[in-house]
Amino acid sequence: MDARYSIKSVGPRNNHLLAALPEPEWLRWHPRLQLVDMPLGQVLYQSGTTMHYVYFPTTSIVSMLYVTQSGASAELAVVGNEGVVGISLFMGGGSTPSRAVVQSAGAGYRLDAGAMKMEFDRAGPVLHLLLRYTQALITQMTQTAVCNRHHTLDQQLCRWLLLSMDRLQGSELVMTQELIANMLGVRREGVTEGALKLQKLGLISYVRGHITVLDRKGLEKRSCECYAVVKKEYDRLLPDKVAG
Amino acid sequence: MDARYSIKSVGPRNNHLLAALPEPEWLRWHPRLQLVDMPLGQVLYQSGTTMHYVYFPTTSIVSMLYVTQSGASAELAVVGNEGVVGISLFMGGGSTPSRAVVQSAGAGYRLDAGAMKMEFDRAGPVLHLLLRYTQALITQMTQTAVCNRHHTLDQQLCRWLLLSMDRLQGSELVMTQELIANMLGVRREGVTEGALKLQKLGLISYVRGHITVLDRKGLEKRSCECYAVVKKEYDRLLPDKVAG
DNA sequence: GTGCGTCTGTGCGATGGCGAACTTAACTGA
DNA sequence: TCAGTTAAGTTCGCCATCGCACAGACGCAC
Repeated sequence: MDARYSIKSVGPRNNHLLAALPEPEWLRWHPRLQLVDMPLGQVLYQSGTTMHYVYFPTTSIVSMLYVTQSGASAELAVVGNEGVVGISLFMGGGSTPSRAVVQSAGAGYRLDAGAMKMEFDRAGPVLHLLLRYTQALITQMTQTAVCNRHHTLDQQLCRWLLLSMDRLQGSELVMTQELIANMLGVRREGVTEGALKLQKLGLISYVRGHITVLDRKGLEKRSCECYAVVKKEYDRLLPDKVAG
Repeated sequence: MDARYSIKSVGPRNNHLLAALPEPEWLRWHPRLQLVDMPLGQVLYQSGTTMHYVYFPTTSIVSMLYVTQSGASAELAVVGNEGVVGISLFMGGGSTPSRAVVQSAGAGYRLDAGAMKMEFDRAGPVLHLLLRYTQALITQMTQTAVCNRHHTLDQQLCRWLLLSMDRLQGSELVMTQELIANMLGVRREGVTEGALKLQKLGLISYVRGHITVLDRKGLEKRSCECYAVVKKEYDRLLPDKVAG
């Protein structure tokens, strides 16, 4: 199977949250969901600005990034077809001090802020689904904090690759070492070294911005516990058939 | 004024969330709130276990901690009289991979899980208040991740002191360097060095587990931006008169 | 007031990651 | 096909923090 997907080849229900909507909600939402192309580097929202949409990625991956005053960056969480970008819209803040950037080009669906709020405020299954998702996201964020504190660059690289692979189809990721370094908040050279080790171990192959994971199990073994903790929490809070 | 408070000397509405409850909610909640003593080191909930209460600290401070497989620890967030411990109860998970430990002895009020869920599911002002609080908490957690990645131990120590002071009455904190090191996930010696610098600068005085902040502004200046970002977000999302 | 446990301060060598400068390799387009 | 650009790999000195070992210093208990 071809690992690339055209923008038309997947529907909204390739996003797990949208797929988990009960029938009545789905029928209401469907006409309001807009298919959007999400090119690499697109900024879905900026730190501190009011959001006008929430985004449900299908074939894209989005990074929540914080950029320090000195220009350094750090990824807080990564969102793919398992989730939604823009939780502060329904959490009540309307903005956050971080930004959301498309990290892997692809497609997604968006819903305008008004509709999102209205649906959330119905206080039915949508609310509970989104809050469970938010709790999973919180776990990813806190585990990022732990990882930043205690684990080596090598371990973090494995964690990052695994989290990203989980959010994509196929086993290839289009991503330069420079970009990965930005996400992890480390030097590009550090990523080069880490990636080389992984290549020599036969776990990945890396050619000019194209990473292919060759040995997933091996990556999991080299990764710190953070990946497993996050994965377990997503699986617990958002089982495949959320809406039963 | 004496900086110490007896367990009786403050009421539930010393907790900002409880204070922000509209009258009808307050009248319903009041009889169900239990005053509890929260001694240093008490574990309010363990990683992965089901919670039976949410806690509203009044004179105590609680740390959300993650402990790695190797025994290292990292603070994810600190909760005092501005917030509530146990958000996963209403977020839907019922547990988290972290633990909550009393970091500064004092008092608080607790509400049992059933009541909490019922009140939350009324989907009125309580829900929106708690979700706004949760978003502020998320900012604290993500800023912890950023801080762990990019800022020096000295800066982190300042941030930590400021966050803790904001959640207590008075300017004294009862806390050994060993404990602070556990919170920050660093060596005790590192905290010793940092604390010495701050003492020599006249910003704090540190005597065997008793820290007194002498120059708050000075601490803020030495701290990284993380403190200000978090503070601003709490103030934005939870203004003094939340319930109008 | 003496003794012991706790808390704080100090001094190593080891190390993971940083910053900067540079080389090599691969793709791209005129 | 060659020049230009982008991605990846290499090297080196530096420094914050680590891990460990140990030395005072304070204070409570008996």
